[in-house]
Amino acid sequence: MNASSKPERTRLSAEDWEDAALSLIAEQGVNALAVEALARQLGVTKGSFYWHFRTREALLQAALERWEQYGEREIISQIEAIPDPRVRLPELFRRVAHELQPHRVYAALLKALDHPQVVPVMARVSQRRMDFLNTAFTQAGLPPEQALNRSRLTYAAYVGFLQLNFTLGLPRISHEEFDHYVEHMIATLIPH
Amino acid sequence: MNASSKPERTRLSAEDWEDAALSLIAEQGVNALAVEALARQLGVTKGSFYWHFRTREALLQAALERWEQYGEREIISQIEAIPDPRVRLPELFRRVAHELQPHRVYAALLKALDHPQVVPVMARVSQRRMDFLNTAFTQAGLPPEQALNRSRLTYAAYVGFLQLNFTLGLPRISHEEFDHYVEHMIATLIPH
DNA sequence: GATTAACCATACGGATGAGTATGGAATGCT
DNA sequence: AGCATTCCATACTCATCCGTATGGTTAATC
Repeated sequence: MNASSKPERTRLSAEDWEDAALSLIAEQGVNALAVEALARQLGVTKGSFYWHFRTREALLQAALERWEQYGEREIISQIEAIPDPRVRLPELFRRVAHELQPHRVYAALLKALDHPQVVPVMARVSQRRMDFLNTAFTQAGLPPEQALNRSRLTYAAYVGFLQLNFTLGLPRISHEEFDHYVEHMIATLIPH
Repeated sequence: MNASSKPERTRLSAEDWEDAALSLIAEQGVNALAVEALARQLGVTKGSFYWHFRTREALLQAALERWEQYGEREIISQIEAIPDPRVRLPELFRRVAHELQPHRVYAALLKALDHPQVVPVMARVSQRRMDFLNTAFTQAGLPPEQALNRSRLTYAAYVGFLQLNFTLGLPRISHEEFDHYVEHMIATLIPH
């Protein structure tokens, strides 16, 4: 087990630093993003970092933009193909529920909403996802205002569950219970 | 406009420091809780602080416990008196929705869930509130498992909305729209 | 009104982490 | 091979913030 997950002794690029930053953010939050700590984790020193980036702020910015772009071509683009919204929505719920790994960064950024650099990124990402929900609910037959409120409610439930169960570890729930919870969400939030 | 909200030049007590700490947490988060900054805001120096508290950690602990105890005798104890759960639940929703001021600390602590001192407090508070919801949903006629899941869903929606609208400022919503959203929540989440 | 205890100011030490300066090692190009 | 460019190490400076030491000031008490 080496210091990093990539034990190759090759030289580093800016993208390597961005990826390392994102994984560190996912594990320990934005506050823990220190250049010396990152350097140790990558097996180098600060001298390397300040060649690739002008400042710590620049790294965070680059990492956030990288994450935002990567998030674009994720679940949504695959799910968008399903024509029937009453099939698409439950499928979305179940997929999201069982792929909690990519949501670790989102959960970490949720705890860094006091940081000025994080806010606009999270605002864009969240808005896009809520727009996606909104069109789905509208296509499912909900009138415009109800669809808007339902998408807000749904996304709030997602965000809240992330915070409660993911970060706080509450409620202590089993896999089976979790599946039942997801089905309960589907039954409650999706019109039938 | 003085440095603090209390321009009296009287001497300080430990409780004054705890209150100041809580208001600073509400405004700038737990990370911003620095003793020198607090001292400046109170118009004194560190010398005062370290007479009342052994360490910064101790202040945070005391402030958190103070907040937790204060939260006990809040909305819940007043709402608990309403016997009919189908009246109690909507009333709870509306009350909580229009008293967002006391929730600022909760929203700030939600962003500090990586802090070891914050986690147990938030776990206790959140668990108590979910228990309250659970008994209400049970009394409203939901079978045990559904009531449990519904209370989880409801509380997650609350937490998520706090993060999205309160901290992130998304969606940009008017008072009227907000009222409609609350009514939509009531109609969707409370059995009828 | 003098003494004691409660409260606060000033001045330090030490740790941490961002950013700079500069020289050295590795790699690509010719 | 020789050279320039890219990448990294070492050794600093500087600012911030926690905590300590110590002496001074205010308020209570007899």
